[in-house]
Amino acid sequence: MPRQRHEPADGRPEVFVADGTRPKGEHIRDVLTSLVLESREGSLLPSERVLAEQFGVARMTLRGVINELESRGLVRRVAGRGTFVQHPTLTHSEIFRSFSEDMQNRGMTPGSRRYRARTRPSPRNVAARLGIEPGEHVHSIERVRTADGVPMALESTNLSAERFPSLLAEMGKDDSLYEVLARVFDVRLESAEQTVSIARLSPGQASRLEVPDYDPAFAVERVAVDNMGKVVEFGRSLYRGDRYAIQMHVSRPSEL
Amino acid sequence: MPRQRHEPADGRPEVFVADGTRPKGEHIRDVLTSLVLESREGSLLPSERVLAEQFGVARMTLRGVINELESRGLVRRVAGRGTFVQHPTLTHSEIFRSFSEDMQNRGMTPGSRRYRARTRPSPRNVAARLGIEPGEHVHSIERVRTADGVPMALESTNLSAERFPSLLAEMGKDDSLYEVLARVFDVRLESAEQTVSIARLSPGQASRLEVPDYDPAFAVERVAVDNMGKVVEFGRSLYRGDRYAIQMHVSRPSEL
DNA sequence: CCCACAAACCTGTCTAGACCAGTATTTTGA
DNA sequence: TCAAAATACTGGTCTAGACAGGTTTGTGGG
Repeated sequence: MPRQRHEPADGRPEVFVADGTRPKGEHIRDVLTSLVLESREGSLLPSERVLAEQFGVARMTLRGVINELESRGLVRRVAGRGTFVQHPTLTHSEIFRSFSEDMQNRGMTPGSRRYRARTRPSPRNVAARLGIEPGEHVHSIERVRTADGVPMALESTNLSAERFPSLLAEMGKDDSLYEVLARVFDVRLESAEQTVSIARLSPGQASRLEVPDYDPAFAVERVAVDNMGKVVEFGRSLYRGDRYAIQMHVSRPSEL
Repeated sequence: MPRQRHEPADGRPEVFVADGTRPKGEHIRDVLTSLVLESREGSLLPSERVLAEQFGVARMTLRGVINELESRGLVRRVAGRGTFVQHPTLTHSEIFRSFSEDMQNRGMTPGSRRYRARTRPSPRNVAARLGIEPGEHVHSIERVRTADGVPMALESTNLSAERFPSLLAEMGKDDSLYEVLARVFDVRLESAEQTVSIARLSPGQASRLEVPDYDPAFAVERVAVDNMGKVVEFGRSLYRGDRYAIQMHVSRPSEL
């Protein structure tokens, strides 16, 4: 007897309708991401063959999507058994404290000077990170972050202008970007991938931070993602190397 | 009619001979990884179609391998142009994975140079971090960590000699410290507190890392704790600023 | 009752094509 | 001469199958 633990797959209702103008994989990725996020931890996904048939694509196409979900840690595959929903281990994450919190922890008063905010066609590298077309407009916000009035960091961040048309109008000088995103656009960031490297400050950067030219600084690149797995923000920041340290708590995820 | 699966069916030279018992993809991955690591930064790989023919596999099979290389940051694809070798700035993405595993994951060969291990009375600051009495003996291990023979980091670490008496005898030159702790002493690290700052390398440090004097580097201080809440290790490491980056995944990023 | 085995599932790997959209070069035409 | 168009690449996506090998689960036989 067959195992039959999923839908009988009768006269196919075709619940999943492809857009037709986008790659099928992208559409499937969105639908499957939602499905996975709404499922209970450890629950079993329909088999690849069943999903492929429901979406009306070849199995290899569907596997490409599942590969992506797997690499994002949303599902776990077991050969011979199936594909299981896995809720990302939040304890695995390291906390990179925000600038404000960090400064307050040091007993300093955090502040911000709005250096420049504008909407412009996205450079190629920004577009690539945001997953939009090069030349599509983005909001660019550049700020100088201060502690007790002393400049500590240069921050620049980019968001799709198409997705957040009124962002700059909604944002006051000292408003929290993430707060505006949540209140106005109902976008809640779920995670971010940050890469920290060491850069030397160009004369222009150094003068804004009031340090000697070519001093080393922490260069932080951040790609922030919402709960649908969509990239919301791409930012680059420079933190003074002489005054800043990164503290992180690292915990080991419980194994399997 | 059924399709013959594996045979080339002609007199092709077959320069790349697969093992026959392993998946082809694995073999190709190894060969391509070596090829990429030996190539200059920015050099162009043969096209997917050419590589597939050389390896005697379908293009989709080869693409699977390139996907993997791309996700490991070894190559960069540009539609319409080709696939380029990329020497990644190494990322210490998983602290508990240790240097050895981290490098192996990137297809590089980890090693150690100028290994120095000794047992000595603990200096005051080390004792304070480890939570033991000053003067109580500690094992001190200092290593120059290499990836494919290139020095990447200076590592020094301290552990209680009382708690881990046979540690130095158990550790080979290239062994992972954490692996030995787990295997021999059944100690599993659960979390760590790390502080990362920027330091300039003294001439002695710089020469061991083979970089110019006073180059900036990541200075990482780490206090690692086991699942009983006991401090296990206090270490200080210096990572080359030009070749190393710290990558972290942050959940629910806070405001900037 | 229990164990061996085979059927029926599952994912893993692979094939040999197809068409598309970018990019660079070469050819053509004003 | 010089710009536009054709061409010859590149990777991006997708198909409709195939076989391999792991994991249940039902079925018989001892």
